[in-house]
Amino acid sequence: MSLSDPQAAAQRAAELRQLLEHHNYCYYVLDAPEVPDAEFDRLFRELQAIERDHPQLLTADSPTQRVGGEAQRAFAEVLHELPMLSLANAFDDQEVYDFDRRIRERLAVEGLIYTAEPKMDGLAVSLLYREGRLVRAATRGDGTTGEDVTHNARTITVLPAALSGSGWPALLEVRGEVYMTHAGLADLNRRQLQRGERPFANPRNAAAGSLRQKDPRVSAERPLTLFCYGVGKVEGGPLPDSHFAILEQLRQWGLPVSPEARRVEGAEGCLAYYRELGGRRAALPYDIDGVVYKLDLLAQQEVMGFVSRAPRWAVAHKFPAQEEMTRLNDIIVNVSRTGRLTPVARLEPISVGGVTVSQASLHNQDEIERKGLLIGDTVIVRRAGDVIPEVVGVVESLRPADAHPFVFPSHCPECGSEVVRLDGEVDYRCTGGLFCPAQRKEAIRHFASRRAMDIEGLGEKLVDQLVEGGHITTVADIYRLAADQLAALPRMAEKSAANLLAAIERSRDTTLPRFLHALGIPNVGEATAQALARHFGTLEAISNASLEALQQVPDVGPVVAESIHLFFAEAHNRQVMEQLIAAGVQWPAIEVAPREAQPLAGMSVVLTGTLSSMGRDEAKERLEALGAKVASSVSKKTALVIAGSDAGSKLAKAEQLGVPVLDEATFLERLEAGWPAVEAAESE
DNA sequence: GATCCTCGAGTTCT
DNA sequence: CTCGAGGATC
Repeated sequence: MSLSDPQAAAQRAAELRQLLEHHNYCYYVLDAPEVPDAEFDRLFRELQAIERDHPQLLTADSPTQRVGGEAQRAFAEVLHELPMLSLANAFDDQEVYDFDRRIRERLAVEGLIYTAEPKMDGLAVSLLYREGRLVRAATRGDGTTGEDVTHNARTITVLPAALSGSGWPALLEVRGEVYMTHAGLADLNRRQLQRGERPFANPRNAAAGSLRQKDPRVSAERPLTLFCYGVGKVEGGPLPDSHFAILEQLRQWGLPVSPEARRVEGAEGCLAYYRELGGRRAALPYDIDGVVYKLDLLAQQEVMGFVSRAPRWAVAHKFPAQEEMTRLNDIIVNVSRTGRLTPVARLEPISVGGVTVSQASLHNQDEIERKGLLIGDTVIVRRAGDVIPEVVGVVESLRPADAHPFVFPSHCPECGSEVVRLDGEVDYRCTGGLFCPAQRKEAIRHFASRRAMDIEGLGEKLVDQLVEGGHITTVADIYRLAADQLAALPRMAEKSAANLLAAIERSRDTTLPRFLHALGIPNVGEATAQALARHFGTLEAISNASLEALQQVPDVGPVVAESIHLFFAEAHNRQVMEQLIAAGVQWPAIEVAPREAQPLAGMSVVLTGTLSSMGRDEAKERLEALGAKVASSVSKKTALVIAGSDAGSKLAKAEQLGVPVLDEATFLERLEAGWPAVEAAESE
């Protein structure tokens, strides 16, 4: 976006420079960026475009002419003999083709080989080894001058104090990226919160903040790690003649190098790598913001040379932004099955990581206050590793004059009942109970859901229609629905009505745990329902159990026992249950499988990733049939992890804790074989 | 009383 | 997946 009117262009350029300076300062010096990287890039490119169209506006001190960043004063300055440059960016395929074409034209060589590697979202450092010993570590700073962080860097466990092997040059400057894994950040943030300190918004901030600690003991507690990606100054010793071979060499000297680095051919090879790694991005245990392509042969790199701020032989191909800015148009309140009121941000629709986001949960009142959100603010929205959008924070400098705070309603927006916030609880609750249409609808949906009674076709839309049309008020009414009632509904032809009735019919045959779960007793989910069924055997026994008797069940303490007791004491609930049973809802009597048939008895197993041969539920059932307890998170008590494809943080955690991991093929083999006892006892 | 582990509940969009 | 909180364990 450039301007044709020179005066307007000059004004905009000045504006942009000031903004970029400001953001650079926030990012590098305060270590607290105000805007997402994508926004910074956009401003940067806008300025570049203006300067390109109006060369007279180009000044030597323009942010486009510098690498960006000022060294913080707390540490001794280090002058980089060879500047640590930044990389040109590419945001789409075309720019990668252009990059490759420029090199082919200049070198007059076809089929160029590149090294492709992930671009870590961390902090660039320079590591100086003299006679194979680490003598200095420095941050990149502005590229020319950085900070001496030797003491802190020495606390990074994967960074060798002395190189192993032999043949290293007398002086070797290694360059790398210090970063933090997701697990490491989560761990650190947990400790931050425990100490009443602010958690870090992302791994890069955490890594940067940790490396710049004044006290190395603090750095030492931070889970910093490192990948080396190249060399700087080298004296007294030859190095291989290609980038990829240098990485191999660094690895042999004991330096950590990304296992993802590959040689690829041409722009097509680069793009294939980009897509492949992009597909696995969410499953990687650390954040990457793109992929870097470097011309592999050093001789060719030398011919290409540099432009003012970046080498011409390398480019960073960025992934679509995972963070964007948008306007917080409003905050509405959602009423859940349990009566909890959840504030939801209504956002000006914005594409984040390729998906349009228009709302995001704000969880609770405290969260809104902690983030300091006002309606009308510009906020930063993120889709972190997973899928769920999240409001990360506010850009206070863009707050409009009419921005106003959100006031939690005193009455339920659905039913008008009073809203209360119990002592010590984070949440506000609607006191309307099943009188509240929102809670009633959610209760019915929960009853019909896949993991409960599994009535296929009875989803959100239909439940709304049925409740609003007065066809059902309690879950028991589901079994009284007739074909002619359904036929009266809009968008409900004969065929779908028949399908729904058949699904309802099928759901009559169920199991006691499913039925208990479906009732929606507060604090009783799938696992507790199963434990109750196993312990008591019959609905009768559970509904008449005393508080003391209930607490005999594993995982049931005073709070859950109270919930259950209260539920069954309610006449209305008993009536609905009787009606359900009268309508033909039934389940087989519980029988306990003989222990000897259960090779996995007492073992806690965790499933992660996607299994190709069966659904998660089936895998769970088969494991449970062998006596295993299928848990959802990995801890040191976990006996076994079964990892499908695209396994994420749970696999990383398992490896970290040394929990044995099975891949899908091995898992299937053992299932086939009835899980021979030898394997169950194996510990590696 | 503190700490670890697990469960429940809510989470967006296609 | 992530949070908060209940339960178990030391």
